[in-house]
Amino acid sequence: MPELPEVEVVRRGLLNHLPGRTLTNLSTDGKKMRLPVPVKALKSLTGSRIIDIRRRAKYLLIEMDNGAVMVVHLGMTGILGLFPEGADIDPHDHIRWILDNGYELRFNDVRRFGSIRVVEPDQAQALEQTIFKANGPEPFSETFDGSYLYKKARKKQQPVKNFIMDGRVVAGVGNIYANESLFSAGISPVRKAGAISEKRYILLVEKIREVFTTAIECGGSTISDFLDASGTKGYFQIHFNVYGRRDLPCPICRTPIRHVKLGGRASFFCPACQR
DNA sequence: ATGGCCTCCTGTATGC
DNA sequence: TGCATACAGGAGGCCA
Repeated sequence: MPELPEVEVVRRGLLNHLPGRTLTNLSTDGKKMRLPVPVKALKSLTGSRIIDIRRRAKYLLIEMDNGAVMVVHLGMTGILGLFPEGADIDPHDHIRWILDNGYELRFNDVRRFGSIRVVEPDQAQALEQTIFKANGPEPFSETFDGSYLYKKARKKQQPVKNFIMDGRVVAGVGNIYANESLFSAGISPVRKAGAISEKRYILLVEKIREVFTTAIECGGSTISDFLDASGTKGYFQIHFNVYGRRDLPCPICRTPIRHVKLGGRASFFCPACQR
């Protein structure tokens, strides 16, 4: 489900409620997720207080007052949501943190492609060298610019869409926003990454940032099940120009939107506007 | 080294 | 209605 904008929307929602809260109890359902759920380490955090929530790529970093960090990935269908303590439990609520204010934080994930890790205090300063060692720059950082992308793309034969969805190249660009930003930049997703000019990569960087910014303002995109921390749907999907619009007219030139598979992922583009 | 394919899992939509 | 198949916001492992 979530790409960078959705994860950022969840982060901002949680920021309104979690910092200052103490974890008073923990409950897990024993289901295996993408990584084994570190129940013991999670339990050891009860009694600790949440001080901040950050984001790196599509990961949420929940920072505790003892220096530990919970690193959460929502996978395809993960939801971090706040509920009144004792609210009805969904079969896919895998982890519940009871808070000191009558609420609980729940990690719900139908497909269980999500994950959670606990980084102990002595390792918390080294995340960039450990968990995020292979991750590319944040799309809003200064190191991510047209010249960076252009240099990184030299000799690359793969389609540019696969290239920008590679987390080692840039963090946070998933299938929806790869499609949408390539449309906005007028670049065909099937073009080889190594065959695109620096000038066009400069434009693409602008468009990725623009699309992300608007999507965050819209509360993310809800295709079927994305909800923010308070259970609210996003509405960026009404602004989709190409994603999921196979055979529908291009919003610019009315040419039917083409649909192809790239790297096993649904890809949509206007054959007239995108070259 | 590069790039493409498969897998993890469940729910839903589509087709025969 | 029933069943089989395809597909879905991710990402890491494997293989040629």
